[in-house]
Amino acid sequence: MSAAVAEKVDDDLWSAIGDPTRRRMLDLLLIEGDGTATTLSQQLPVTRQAVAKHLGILDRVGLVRATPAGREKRYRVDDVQLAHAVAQLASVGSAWDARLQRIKRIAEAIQRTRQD
Amino acid sequence: MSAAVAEKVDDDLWSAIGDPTRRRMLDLLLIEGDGTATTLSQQLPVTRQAVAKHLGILDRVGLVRATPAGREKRYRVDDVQLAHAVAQLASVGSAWDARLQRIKRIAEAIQRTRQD
DNA sequence: CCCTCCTGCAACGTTTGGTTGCACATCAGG
DNA sequence: CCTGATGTGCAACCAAACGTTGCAGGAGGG
Repeated sequence: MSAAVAEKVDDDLWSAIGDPTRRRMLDLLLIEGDGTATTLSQQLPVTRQAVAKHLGILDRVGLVRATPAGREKRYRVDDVQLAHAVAQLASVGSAWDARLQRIKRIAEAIQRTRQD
Repeated sequence: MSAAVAEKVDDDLWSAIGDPTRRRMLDLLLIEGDGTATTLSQQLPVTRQAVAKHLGILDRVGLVRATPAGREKRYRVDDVQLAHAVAQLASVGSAWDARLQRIKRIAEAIQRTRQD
């Protein structure tokens, strides 16, 4: 709804998924079900510490959840929160899409007017 | 297609639309049709110079196009490139969405197995 | 007990978004 | 033509974020 843009996007969620490394991490976690800082860093072009920081950020915005298991700490994606993020992506995308469509319609209308 | 993730996302495009200020700028340009660094900065919480840098970035990835007009420089959104960006947003979103669906199905399957 | 593996913290470097300050170009009025 | 207002561009500087290295500490396996 909202005649305006509905750009009520959680900026924290956006910046969380805005980073390429974090997107890749979410991808890996979704593929493998879970993972630790160490296992993820082995499949990424960055160090374990960098991954650990990213996991901290993702955890703070609730996109992943930690589960201590012995000497390691397994992370899993929070389905609900990721679905929320996906919805926001779609929201911005469709808002822009709507504006593009509207511009196209106006352009076509002008074309028709010219041809009269 | 691609059993893998289809995560063939232009990282430049992503980081361009990843910044909140740049997203807001694209929104304003879409709403008003065009704008300059000065007019945009008046509607944003940052200075003209910051906006100018962002316009430079958006121009380099092709999301906007500059048109010198006298002493000012008007910027307009490139429809095709923005549509491309929207497509990539949708791409990542639907990839994650698909994985979430798949996980949900597996979870339900396990539930059923348990009940046997 | 010792060795290995995984985690956590701290210091440091580099890139990026933002600011201020100043010099240059263009349009309007006298 | 000259002056002033407005718009742009460049450079130096700050702060936050991403990434690194180095080291100390906790949990398992021989």
